[in-house]
Amino acid sequence: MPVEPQPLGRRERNKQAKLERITAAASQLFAEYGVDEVTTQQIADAADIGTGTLFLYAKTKGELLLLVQNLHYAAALERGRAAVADTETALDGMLALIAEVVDCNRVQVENGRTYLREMVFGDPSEPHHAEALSIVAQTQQAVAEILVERAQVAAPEAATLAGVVSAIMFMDLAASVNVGASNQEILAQIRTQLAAILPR
Amino acid sequence: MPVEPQPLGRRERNKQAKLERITAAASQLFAEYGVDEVTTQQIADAADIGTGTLFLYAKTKGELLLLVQNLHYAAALERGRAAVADTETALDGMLALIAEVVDCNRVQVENGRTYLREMVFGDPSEPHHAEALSIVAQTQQAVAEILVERAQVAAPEAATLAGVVSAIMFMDLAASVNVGASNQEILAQIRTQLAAILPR
DNA sequence: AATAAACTATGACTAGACTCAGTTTTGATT
DNA sequence: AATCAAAACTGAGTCTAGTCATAGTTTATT
Repeated sequence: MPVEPQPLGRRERNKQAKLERITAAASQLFAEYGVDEVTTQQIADAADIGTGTLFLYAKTKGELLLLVQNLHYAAALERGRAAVADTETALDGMLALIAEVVDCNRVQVENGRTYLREMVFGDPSEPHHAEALSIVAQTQQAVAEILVERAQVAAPEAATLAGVVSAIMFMDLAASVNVGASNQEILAQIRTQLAAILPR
Repeated sequence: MPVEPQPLGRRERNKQAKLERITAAASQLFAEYGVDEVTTQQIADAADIGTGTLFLYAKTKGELLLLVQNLHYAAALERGRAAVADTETALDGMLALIAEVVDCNRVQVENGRTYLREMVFGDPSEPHHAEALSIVAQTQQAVAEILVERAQVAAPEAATLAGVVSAIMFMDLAASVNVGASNQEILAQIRTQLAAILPR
């Protein structure tokens, strides 16, 4: 029984390579033209695979967007966590974290909104969707920690408030009235709302 | 210049009648089978109009759902406003109001979620969508009044908090984890979140 | 009443997401 | 190396929301 020096067979390596080609193709096309202006056929062509094959790797076009955006979102969360350290208050800490998420979400506004839509209304049993929910949970966890450490909030209430913060962020990013707003303006809205709910 | 006893010409009356047939057909079919299981063709057939005609009265299938659900939502808001009078505290008042909205939204869970989705992500320049946003604004207004009158919150902060309450309600109703929950359970979640943000 | 202008209705058609029956590739077994 | 079962791939085909060129109807004008 030889221990495999290369534990992945040709089959597994091929699959991995294909997923990477798909991710690269979708990422580039979505960024350049916007989700709605790109067809799944174009993505399949760019990734050099058959039409049907695409859907073996992502069950829907929405899942494809989740796949692509999750990578950016996870990186933004990491940056956000680091940025918290440079702040003093609970409010400033949360805003430092949130600013990274907002910037990430709004690199391309319509893609960001579609990402949020898929997150809430997509099929949570799909893998890329589950991954997205996990990143959201981590974001809420980070918010809760700030509340516990800097605003003397008890852990259970902090978790509840973190959910509220999440809802606020979602609505401000998703609302169509805000499509034309600047990231600055959206952050200001969020700040006002957070200031109103923070225990005094 | 005779004052018209019947200010509507034949054309206007025909349009009105058609809109009513469409509303009735869509309402019945959506309620019985759920939005996703009904095709626009079926609605057109049931309303006895051509395929293309349907889209003169509602630009998308989503608009059609907004048209139908707005009627129910407006009625629920009215009942909710009345129910507030039977309560004492700000929290109970808001919950009495919200309970009606939750019940209305969850008569058919998937239709309710799709309604919320269209509200946030649909085209706000469409008439039925604008109507929906107006009802949301009225709901927030009612919440703000409760906060001003029963929790001694200043008007501007009350408006901000009403927006937060709206976001909380939206997320709890839309979240896929809550699809299987009872209305009771969802109301309990909302209560916990409201209690956490209410000024103490 | 005749003509014109404006509005309304229609269904064959298009576009694009997604499916599925059949084919090819892979790796295990003899 | 020949055989086979399982896994992965494929693109022609399906389904349905939404469009658009054409046709029909109503109202205003002469």
